[in-house]
Amino acid sequence: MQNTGQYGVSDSPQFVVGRPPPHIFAISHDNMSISTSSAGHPLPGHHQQQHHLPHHLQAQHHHYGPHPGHQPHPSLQAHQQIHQTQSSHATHAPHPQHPQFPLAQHPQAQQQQQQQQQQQQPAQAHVSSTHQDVAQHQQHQQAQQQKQQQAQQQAQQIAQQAQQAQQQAQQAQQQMVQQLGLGGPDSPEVPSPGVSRPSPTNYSQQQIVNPAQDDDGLEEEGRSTGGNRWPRQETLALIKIRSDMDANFRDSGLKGPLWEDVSKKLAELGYSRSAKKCKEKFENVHKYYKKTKDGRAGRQDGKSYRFFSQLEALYGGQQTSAQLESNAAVVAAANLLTGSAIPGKVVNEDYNVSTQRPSEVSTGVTLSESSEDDYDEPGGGEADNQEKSSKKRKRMEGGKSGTSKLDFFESLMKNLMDKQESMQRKFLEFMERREQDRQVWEEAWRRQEMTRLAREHELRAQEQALAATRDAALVAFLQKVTGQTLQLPQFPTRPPVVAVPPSIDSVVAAQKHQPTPPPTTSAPAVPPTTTSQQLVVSNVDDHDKDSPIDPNSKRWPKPEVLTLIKLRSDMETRFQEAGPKGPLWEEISQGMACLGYNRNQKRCKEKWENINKYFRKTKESNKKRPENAKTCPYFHQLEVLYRQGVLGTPSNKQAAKAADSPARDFVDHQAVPLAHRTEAAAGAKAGDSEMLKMLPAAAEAVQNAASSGNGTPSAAAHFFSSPENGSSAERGGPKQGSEPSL
DNA sequence: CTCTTCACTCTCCACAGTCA
DNA sequence: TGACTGTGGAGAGTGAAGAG
Repeated sequence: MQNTGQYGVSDSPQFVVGRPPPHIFAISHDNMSISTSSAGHPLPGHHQQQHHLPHHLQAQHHHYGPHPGHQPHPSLQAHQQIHQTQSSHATHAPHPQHPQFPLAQHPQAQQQQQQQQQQQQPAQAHVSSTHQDVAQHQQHQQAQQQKQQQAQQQAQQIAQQAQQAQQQAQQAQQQMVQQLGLGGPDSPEVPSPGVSRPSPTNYSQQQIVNPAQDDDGLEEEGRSTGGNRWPRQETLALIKIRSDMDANFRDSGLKGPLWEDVSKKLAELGYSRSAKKCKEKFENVHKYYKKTKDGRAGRQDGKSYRFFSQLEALYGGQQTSAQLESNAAVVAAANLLTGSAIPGKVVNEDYNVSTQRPSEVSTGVTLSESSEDDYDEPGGGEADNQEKSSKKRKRMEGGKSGTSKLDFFESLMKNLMDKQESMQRKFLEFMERREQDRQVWEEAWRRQEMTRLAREHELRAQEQALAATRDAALVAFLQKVTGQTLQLPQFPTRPPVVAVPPSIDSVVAAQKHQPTPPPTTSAPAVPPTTTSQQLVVSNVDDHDKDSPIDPNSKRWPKPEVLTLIKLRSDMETRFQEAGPKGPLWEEISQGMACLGYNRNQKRCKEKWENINKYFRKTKESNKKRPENAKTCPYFHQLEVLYRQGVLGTPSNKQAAKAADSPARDFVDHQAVPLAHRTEAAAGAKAGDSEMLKMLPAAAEAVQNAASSGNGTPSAAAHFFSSPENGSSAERGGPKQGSEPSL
């Protein structure tokens, strides 16, 4: 194809002016043929030049076509037949997997086309010719240019093909609308206009930005070679979208569909990323944010992380004015990306299509003669360009046979421009409306969010009150049973002890039986290992350090797991007895609740099974666990318990065997409490060891109190003093059998 | 060289299904 | 009913590689 005197109209959704998009409908003056050019086109010239580009730039060109995985919108499929005809004479072969670029055609345009086809029957065959045919035909026409009749035919053909070009331009615009999310909810995988949207700041960057276009393709192939990087704008858009949906993410258990939404919204902004990628990217960004915030990254303050303010706004809770400002910047960026710039504003030519005015499109059209050279310029070489230019000039001169043709053509183009202009205007109006809708929606969301925050605050206050009551009750209980007066350490603010406030029942029960819970201040401080109160507080500190504020976290904090292990192992004998286990787990659940952990019996059971399962699995696979392993901190505890024979169910025996430790005769684990637990603690991390030290003591204190018969039938006391409880506890005394020594 | 990002693995949780 | 297994999602940790 000779790209001469192009009156190019982009058929790609990108309508970028500064540099013509790869798909240009080139209408040459001399041969009156219409063709599409593409940077990725396998024409020698293009190919050569393309090879001068860095590989990622070349990759980008390939993406100007439809996305490989794209399925045309249903509404478009109906028109594919017509387009097939168009694409058949396009010089640029579409993507191999998409021989038919799914462009919609307006019914009116179809009608016009049909009429023209009826009138221009002779030209019809020419229209359906292949590119080579076209080239040959062009030569033939050049040879016989003086023949008036053929010239007439050619003119008519031009008219027809210009019409087609116009239709295609319209289709492109429709497609663009779709790509920006206006095409209906069921347009899933938007054809990637180069996966990522060009940076609004500079179109020339568009040439180099988007290394990520092959994302979907590469994704399944494993690690890419670095071409999947997220441009800043894209990351900002992701953060913005994710932030907007934060409430949903917090409320929803399953995140998958939400990430699908994020992906779709990103696609509306022109970025094509899978849900998985969005999730992964956000997780990574979040991780890095946390890292920088904790000062683990190189920079001391962590504040210089470029997305810090956005993430701080999301996670920090409080937005400083600067953060608001930057958020506004994000919003502005997103607005720009959605093409919602102020209508009528002449947007920088470097910017993308959505804000581009028709005149600019026409600029692109009229300037396309030179712009293609510009487009090829990156590695094109001067010689090539000069040669081309001279060829173009020659052809132009040869084509000057009739100014009437030019006039005719110009009028055609004028028509085209007018239509484009009106369409563009409509499009801008549509975008404007959409932006207004969005703003209204955002405002509503903001209000909703404020309400939610207020409600949360209220709940927190309630929770704190409850916790305080419970603490007081516990303290009073412990004071009563130990006969000592406890001095609780003062904590400036009460951290969220557990994900959910303790069950009202337990608190009420505690209150009922502990009518006088005044915290005394005169008594000597009790050693830190003697109260469950401190145990819980300690847990909180530990947990808090690990996971800052996550009231919805489903994860079991380390101390909670250890508590469960303690409670469950205490009841081992009862679990060995025949009978339903439900009540036992219920008791464990109650015991957990007493210590501030709100887990129902099902969760307790499940967790117990899981940790044992994983413990056995690890043991069986003979994996070496580092002593200071950060994960599975309960391993040491479990191992010790198995070694001591405290845990002895059939499966546990397997585990004990796997643990390669001789099973000892089972004695109530209270008989070996402190020594073994200290042993366990020795193997555990420092934090755990403290925890382990505190745990049995606290539990024992409660148990002792319960068994002392001091009339303390709180939930905790009830649990621990249960006559069937095989885990009777007495301080310092060995146990015989599993009978409680009440 | 440091910072940042990507992508992978590991661990944990929760649910469903099967079997005794 | 309880024990066990399989599976998928979520989140954390981490090494490698890109970017500056």
